[in-house]
Amino acid sequence: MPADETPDQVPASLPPPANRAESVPEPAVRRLSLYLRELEALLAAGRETISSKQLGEVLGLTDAQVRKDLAYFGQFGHPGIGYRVDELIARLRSILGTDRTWNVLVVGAGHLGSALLNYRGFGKKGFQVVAVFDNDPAKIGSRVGPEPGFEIYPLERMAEVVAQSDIQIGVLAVPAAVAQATANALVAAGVKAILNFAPASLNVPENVPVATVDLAVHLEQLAFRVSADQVDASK
Amino acid sequence: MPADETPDQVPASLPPPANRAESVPEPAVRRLSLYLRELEALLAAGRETISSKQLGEVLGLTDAQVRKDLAYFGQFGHPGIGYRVDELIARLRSILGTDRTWNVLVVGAGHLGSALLNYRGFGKKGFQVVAVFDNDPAKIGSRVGPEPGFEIYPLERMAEVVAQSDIQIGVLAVPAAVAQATANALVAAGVKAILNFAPASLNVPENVPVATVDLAVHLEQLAFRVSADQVDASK
DNA sequence: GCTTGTGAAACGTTTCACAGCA
DNA sequence: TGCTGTGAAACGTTTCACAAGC
Repeated sequence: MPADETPDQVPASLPPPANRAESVPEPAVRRLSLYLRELEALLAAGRETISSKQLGEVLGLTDAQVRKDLAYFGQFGHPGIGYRVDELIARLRSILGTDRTWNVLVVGAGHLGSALLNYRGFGKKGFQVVAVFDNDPAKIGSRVGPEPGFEIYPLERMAEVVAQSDIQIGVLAVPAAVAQATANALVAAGVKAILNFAPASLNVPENVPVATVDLAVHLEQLAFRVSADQVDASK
Repeated sequence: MPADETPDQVPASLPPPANRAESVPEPAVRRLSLYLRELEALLAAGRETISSKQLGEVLGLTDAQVRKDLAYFGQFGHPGIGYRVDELIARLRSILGTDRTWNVLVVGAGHLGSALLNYRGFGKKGFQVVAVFDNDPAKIGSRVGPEPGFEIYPLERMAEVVAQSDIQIGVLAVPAAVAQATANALVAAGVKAILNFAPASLNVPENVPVATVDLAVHLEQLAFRVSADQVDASK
């Protein structure tokens, strides 16, 4: 950013700097969420400012990386001071899009689906589960989750409920064998993004982002690293 | 890897090619798990061979990337044919270290911990939950998980059980507020790696690998991408 | 003093393109 | 022909190092 007559103070409204995803490295976007999580913990602890060095330290990153990541989206820091915790939280939420509430549905009212419903903590992050679906006739109509619970709907009602409740994100908590078919149903129903807990890769239109969380994959990565360590230790 | 008088059939013992983690890109190791998952699905479907192009396609990768990733660990392919599915599965399991069983403990017998215990599917992947811990006195001694269930132990017994049952991996399913303290207890008990479901970064010795799965982080990434898409669409 | 923001250099990863082989 | 394995080129990300500001 050369001679661009940079304004001295932070402008009142958000995006004079590019808020565009364009040309921002994907790893940087992933770290934004980690910064936000850490900053929220700092805010709760009463911390008012933090430097890129300190923020990087708790996350195992360099100070330069923290600054670069944030600089992709604007100038949020104060030289000599660091970053104001509350200000940076607001900026990150705005960038990530979690300064508003996202309505979420869960498909699959099994063990994992129920656990997700019982997890408080999404709410604070801007995500609200508003409906639950399952294809098991024995479950339809019964209730799951914290009192008063959610009524379990059949998959057939998905499109209707998505439109009515303005649902943007679908959480897939179904067996791998039906994951693709269920993903198709989510897309057809108008869901804009999918968080997939089934151990399967999904084929969806490219404008529908998918995040797959496969517990076995994570365990395998740990196994690999422990095995490698043991080889290293024996040298 | 030039004139290395490559044997035609799989050698009886494992590592003529380097099994070392050294100099293998981390992203490549992550993809190994995805290849394995896909290959296991292919095997179940009766598929006998697959080319790097076909394997890449289902995962959204190029053929060259698939070949390069695998070539870091040896020459597993057959020119003109592709890769034999059963053979490559065996190789990947050996590389990842999941050709043996890993004993796993779960800390936190809440909603998520219980859901994990009820999840069949780890077993096939080489991971076996063998013990459950919680610090809630009301839960100690009761049983959770599929019949006959696991007796819930107090955290104090962790070191003893880890040694006795040869546990290598600990799964952290506790609230963020006690995640660090619980991680410390896991490390002190001799656990070699941690799968962390608490939304918090953990500070552990660097020889203890940690994989953190934070659902809110994944949802935020989806929110970001959906927001970016909407900006794109309006141009 | 300390800290940010940022070009440029260093490093790492992916893709290309082709020799070699079935 | 079809496919792997692999150097080399292209591309992307991180780190360095420093001018500018508090």
